[in-house]
Amino acid sequence: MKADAQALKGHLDVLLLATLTAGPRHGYAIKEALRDGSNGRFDLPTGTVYPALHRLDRAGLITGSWSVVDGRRRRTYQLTAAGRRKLAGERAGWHEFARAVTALLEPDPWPTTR
Amino acid sequence: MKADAQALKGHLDVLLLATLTAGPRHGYAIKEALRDGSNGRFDLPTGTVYPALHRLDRAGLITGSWSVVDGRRRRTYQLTAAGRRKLAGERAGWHEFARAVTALLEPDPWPTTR
DNA sequence: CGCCATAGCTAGGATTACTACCTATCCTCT
DNA sequence: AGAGGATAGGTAGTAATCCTAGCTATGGCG
Repeated sequence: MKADAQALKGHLDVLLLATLTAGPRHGYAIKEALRDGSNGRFDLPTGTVYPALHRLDRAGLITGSWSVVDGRRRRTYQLTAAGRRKLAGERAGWHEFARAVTALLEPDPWPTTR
Repeated sequence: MKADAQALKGHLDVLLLATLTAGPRHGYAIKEALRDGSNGRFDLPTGTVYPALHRLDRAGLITGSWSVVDGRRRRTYQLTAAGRRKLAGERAGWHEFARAVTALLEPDPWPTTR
């Protein structure tokens, strides 16, 4: 049944953008930063990360540039101005969302059944 | 573009289960409880709520029983034992998830770019 | 009477994250 | 020397989820 496969549930984009706040990174490094920064919780397959980065690129939130390091080709991404704005908004949105969900999950925010 | 349409991002099931902790409710009342309990943030279309309830029913997490009140047919749902267990687990899962995401969104959890 | 709230439902589309697979280089261990 | 792992990039196809848009029907209010 694979119930909890979808671990990120729509919040991947914010996290990817957030990894780039400290400076440009290439795709694989982004994947590692996410894994290490979450104590292994968000250890995403490349089949999740790369398409997501392409999506953000197409959306104009990040820009990628190719280079070759140690014989391996790399695509280094950095935030655009739009990406930075988006991140700020999503960050705020996340806090509101999290607050709302947490409140609803408390033992008894629910009025008695009518 | 309809960017932020998917408001719930995979956490609908927990919330639906949570609305039933206070006792059985019929579908429409569940929808209302979610809307009112979130200050209108989670005002979901019925096309989201009903299929989700059917899903939870098929999964054995809730059970529904028909009745007629004031000439209107109602389907009243209540948590099963499995549903209660699931809710407890998801509740814990949410807190871990939220903590991880929040931590990653802080200004600088990211080590300097290599 | 018309309209809204209540109460239930479905079909189809868009998006998302996943599995599973592929190429290629460099490094380490046997 | 060869095998395998880590690094680095990618795609195709699938499952799941939430949405839009539409439908039926009753009761009550202006």
